[in-house]
Amino acid sequence: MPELPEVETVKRGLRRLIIDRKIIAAVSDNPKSFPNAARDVSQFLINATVTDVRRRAKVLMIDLSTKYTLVIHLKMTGQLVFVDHGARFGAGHPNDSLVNNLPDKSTRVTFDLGNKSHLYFNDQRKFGWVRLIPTAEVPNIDFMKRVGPEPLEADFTAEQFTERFTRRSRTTIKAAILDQSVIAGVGNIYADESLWGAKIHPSRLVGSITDAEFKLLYTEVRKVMNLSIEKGGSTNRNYVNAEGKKGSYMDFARVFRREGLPCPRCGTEIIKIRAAGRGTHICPACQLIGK
DNA sequence: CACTTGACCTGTCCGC
DNA sequence: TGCGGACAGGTCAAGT
Repeated sequence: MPELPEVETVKRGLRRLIIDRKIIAAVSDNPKSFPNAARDVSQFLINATVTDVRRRAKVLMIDLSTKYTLVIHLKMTGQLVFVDHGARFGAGHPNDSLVNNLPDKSTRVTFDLGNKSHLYFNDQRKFGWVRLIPTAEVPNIDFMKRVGPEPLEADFTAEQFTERFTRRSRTTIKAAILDQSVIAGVGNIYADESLWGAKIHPSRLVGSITDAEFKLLYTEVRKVMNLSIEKGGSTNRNYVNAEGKKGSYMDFARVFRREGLPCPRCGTEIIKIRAAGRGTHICPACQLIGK
């Protein structure tokens, strides 16, 4: 599921919904989804208050008054949905079926926030996880030590963007842009969308990309992900925000999952290929391999 | 080190 | 309808 815009959308929702709330209880049916010592949970999670919600790359952090943090990765199908059962949505409301039926069989962790409200960590494929660790140790986990810069930060320049790719010069641009140690937060949807925007074929070697093309790609990555945040992210399959609502970026997508439809720029039929081991969508006329 | 491939899971869709 | 295989928004640990 979630790439940077989706995780950012969940973060913004949780900030509104759970800051200052107290965690009364936490239960999980799957140790891989919530691999924490029972002792840590009872000492540092139960009765803790949420002080902040942050994001780094595709990782969410829920900071607690105990100086511990819930670090969460949604991977492909994770959801974090807050439900106030004291104000259930009536039949016909857009959130009726999504939210009123939680928990369901994909619910891996349930946090009880009191007053009949719960935060559900749902994850159909069980790739995601929630870990409780001291806040001060969050920057020391392997993922945080390796992850590259945030592409949407105001002070992140095209020159810095271009420079980050030199470490992956012998691989393809699609593999490199998906590599979280190069740039944080870009996944399969926004890789395809931004490469189309910059007219770069995903299978081209990084070493063949010119500075002008990198500059264009930098602009497209930021443009596409900022637009997606504005639209509440992409719901390709499972993704919903903290209120259980879908994002609408897919209505604005130009190539992703649009094989057989005309390229919005030149009208050529969009095709689906395999690049970096991932399904990849391109305009074969705009994005030339031999360039 | 840089790079590629398979593994981790469940569910859905598509062709026979 | 049923069944097998491919595939799905992401990382990792292995292998070369």
